[in-house]
Amino acid sequence: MHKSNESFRKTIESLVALVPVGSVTTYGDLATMAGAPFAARAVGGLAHYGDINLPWHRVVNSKGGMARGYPGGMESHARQLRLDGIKVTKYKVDNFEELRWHGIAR
DNA sequence: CGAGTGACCGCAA
DNA sequence: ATTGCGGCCACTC
Repeated sequence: MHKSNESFRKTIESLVALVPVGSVTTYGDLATMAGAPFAARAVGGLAHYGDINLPWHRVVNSKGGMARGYPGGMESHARQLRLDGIKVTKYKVDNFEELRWHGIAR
């Protein structure tokens, strides 16, 4: 059988790469999708140490807010989201629940 | 291998 | 709204 040989890292990075433009996801959701509902922090770790080429700006916290240690600060994070066509007010994604990505085939 | 780090999460005061 | 604390996880050094 196929065991989930793919490391969390790869799984998470794959998911992040799939988040559609205009949508967002959260660290917790990614962790859950990857099968580790309590690994939100680990996802944050990957955001920091992982592949910088991935669209990490589409990953926000559980409240739809900007990430704390985003390079350049929350302003930078918000700017990136706006470039995706996402509206951000007070460092929070507008219509967060609407734009929230539910993964592939939910 | 052990300790430290972190872009989290939820709850309590 | 803000601050503090514990918890859980993977990664780096």
